[in-house]
Amino acid sequence: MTRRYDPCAIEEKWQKTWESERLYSVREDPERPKYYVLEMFPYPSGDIHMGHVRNYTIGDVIARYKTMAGYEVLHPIGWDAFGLPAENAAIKSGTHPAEWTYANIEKQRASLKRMGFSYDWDRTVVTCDEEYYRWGQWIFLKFWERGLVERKSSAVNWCPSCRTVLANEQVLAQGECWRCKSTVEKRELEQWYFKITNYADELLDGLEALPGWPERVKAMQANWIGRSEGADVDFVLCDAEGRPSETIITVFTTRPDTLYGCSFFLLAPEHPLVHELVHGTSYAGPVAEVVEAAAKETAVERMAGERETRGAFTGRHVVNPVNGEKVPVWVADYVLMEYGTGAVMAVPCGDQRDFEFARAYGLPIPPVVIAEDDPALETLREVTGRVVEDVAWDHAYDGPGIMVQSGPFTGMRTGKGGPGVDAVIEWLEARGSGRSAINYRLRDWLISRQRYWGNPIPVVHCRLCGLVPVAEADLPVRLPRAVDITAGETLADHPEFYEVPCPSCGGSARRETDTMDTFTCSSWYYLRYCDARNDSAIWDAEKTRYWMPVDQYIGGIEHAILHLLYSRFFTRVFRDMGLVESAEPFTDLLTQGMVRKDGDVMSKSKGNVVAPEEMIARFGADTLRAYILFMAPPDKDLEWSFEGLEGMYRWLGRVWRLAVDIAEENGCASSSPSAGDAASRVLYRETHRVIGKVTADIERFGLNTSLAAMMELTNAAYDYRAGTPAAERDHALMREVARTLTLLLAPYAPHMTEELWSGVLGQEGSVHRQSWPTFDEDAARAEQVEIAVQVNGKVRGRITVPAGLDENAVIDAALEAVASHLEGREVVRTVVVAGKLVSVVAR
RNA sequence: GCCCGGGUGGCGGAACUGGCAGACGCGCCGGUCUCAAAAACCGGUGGCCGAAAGGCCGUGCGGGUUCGAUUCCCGCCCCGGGCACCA
Repeated sequence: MTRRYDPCAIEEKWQKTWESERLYSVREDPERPKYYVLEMFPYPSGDIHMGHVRNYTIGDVIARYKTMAGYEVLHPIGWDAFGLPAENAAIKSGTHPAEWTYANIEKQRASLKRMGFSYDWDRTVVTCDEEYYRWGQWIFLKFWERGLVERKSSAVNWCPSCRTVLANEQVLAQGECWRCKSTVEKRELEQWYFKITNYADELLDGLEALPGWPERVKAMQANWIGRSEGADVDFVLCDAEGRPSETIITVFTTRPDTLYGCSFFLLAPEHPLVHELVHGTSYAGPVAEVVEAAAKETAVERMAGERETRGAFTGRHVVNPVNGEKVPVWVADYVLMEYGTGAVMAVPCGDQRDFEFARAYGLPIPPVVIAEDDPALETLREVTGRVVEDVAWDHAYDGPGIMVQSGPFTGMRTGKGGPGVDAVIEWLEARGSGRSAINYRLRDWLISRQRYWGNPIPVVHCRLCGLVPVAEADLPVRLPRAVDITAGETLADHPEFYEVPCPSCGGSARRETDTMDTFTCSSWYYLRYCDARNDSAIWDAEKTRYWMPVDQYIGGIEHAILHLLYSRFFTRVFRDMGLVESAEPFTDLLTQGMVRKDGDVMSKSKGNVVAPEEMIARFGADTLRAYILFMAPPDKDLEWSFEGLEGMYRWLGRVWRLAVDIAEENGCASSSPSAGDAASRVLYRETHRVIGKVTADIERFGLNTSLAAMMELTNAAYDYRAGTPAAERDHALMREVARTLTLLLAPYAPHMTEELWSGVLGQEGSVHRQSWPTFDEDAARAEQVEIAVQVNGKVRGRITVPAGLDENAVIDAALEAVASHLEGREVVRTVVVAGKLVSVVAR
């Protein structure tokens, strides 16, 4: 037993012991409550970095704590192993993506073990393993059966650098590819989709059932789904002579109550009717200019803020269903084909964009909703027909107000979601020219990728039978190894892969050569952990019933709308299939902050990376673990500090020496007159106060403050030892302090505490199999309390009184303590906060 | 423009539902031990005034509620993030 804390001498020894004893293997135990703690699994691009260390340490502390607190804890790990980085790395180094991927997995596995994480390694999943991805294909087939798979042609995001399409969620705000940051292009392509929009409502409403998720993540998801409620309104198109035709153009609007203010009508430049409307007319030229200019514009330019809107008249009109008025149809480049119907009713008095367009092209701006304090209201209040064609305003008004010039609705109170909205919808519905409707910003999830290193889509294209899914019995469609991606090959270059007989008619057919988005692999891995080695089913529903949902999920905020939304979608589909019970996969979510250095996120390109392995080599995994938890609350960014790491090493050394000293002194015969003296009572109380504080702090993720509390206990023990001669110390108490501190610290510094437990303190079994210390509230209660005394809001004195002293006695003592401040004044009032302070109001 | 965070000593950060602002750590200063250093241990450390006792100021800014506000309310400023011609 050395007096010096030497992590190198103990950490790897215990890691081997834990592994050979399978200390962290778990099984369903219906007798005990379960707890499922999960950290987002890593992508195997190189070795683990500080972000992983932080993520996994947080999870490991929770897992170990919950185990000690009596739960059966599922704490698994795996790898998100398909994807582009492997291909890019393979091209660069001339290897195969599989080789690169598996080599990195081994490297990371060793590093995770070196950190001492308590994973159940028997449940590991690797998404590029055939035994895993075959179930991903199975999911595809099940989604197909449920009508959740669609192949359609549409304008999609194309990354020229990654040479593949991307989902909307994978395009950043600036129109950049989420992986390589190249500018994304729009292309019209036929692709595979998962119909996540079928679940748009559920996914939005379900957020309310997630109180354990950060507001910010829920807000981002709600924003992304973007539900808006309103109405679809049918406008009848007039022919070139101005007579109503058979063609109806429907628009979506959130403000049907402003229909009377519609003075023109807009089509997106990409709208399929545009060409037909102007073909062969004098309007064709100017309209074509607008259409072509819009087509040339990139997403970046489109989003670049201040731009001039362009538009052109088509020469045609539509009929406004509420008043039969004919309004001109224009093409305008601020109308998006992707949202709503690609056609918009323009109400310039109520919409700023329409307002600006009207001013630019000299179109009328009749007012239909007026604020109650607007003087114009007086003259228009009773007018049902239109007498004012233009407003004197300098901007549109979209606030609440009174409807004017609005036929039978004139005089009605209205606004967004106001009574006027419902009244107009009702009116439209009664006449069959409109109906209430909901629109979403969320698009279906584009899942096909024109890349090799992914899960093959299990479908065959047959000229006769069309799209034919591969039979379940024929799964998996194996990803062939012999594809030379360094030569730019994909599956489409390998006839031996794609030339297959049609599963339906047996004729010659072509296998789909696209692979699935990696996010399809990560959308269900947490379910597979529940039954990772099952080779006859995706999982046994009994097992997911026991473990699911994940009680605590921990990972980066960058997945707020990608992985976290997709997983919620998958889980809801599985629920509908009867494969799981809960509709939500993750009960509580913690989004951990980033690890920074010199103000920037650690990254290779910034050159400010601190490698975990180097820190482990110098200070040990326990120091690194405790340090990274101590420096900031888990959800906040953390600024790396080498001095801070050294400080943590010093404290662990202090705890170590304390335990060693106590163990050595234990043999000394205690003269024991001290038992029960003031100093021991203080230390005993402090021990219990800290047990309570650490427990409460872990429960609310205050991992930094829980360590601070343990430091306070350490300091108290040193104070006691400094103030009490060895012969007079209460050795039983000292031993209790050492034992308690070891148990409390076990989740944070698992190796050191294991060594202290059995090696130094001579206890039986693994410290990680012990029960969490019980907090005795009575034991923590102080005998004497210090009370602050305020006079008119300022602290003017302090008194120390026995806890629980009668209130009047406390006031007397308090008044005496601040007597000098009360001279010549009259005490008007006293407020007592039990055990904390007395506030005296004097005049 | 809309929606989320955040602003506290030299630094990282504490302060539970309105109750002693600055726990804990880093850094810095001083001391003990030592030939010396390191390590370790002990003490100090928000600012200003003061020899001290003590006083005044202090949680981005300005108001308000309250015996009492880092915490609640109103109005701003700054920083970070998300969304954005979404009809």
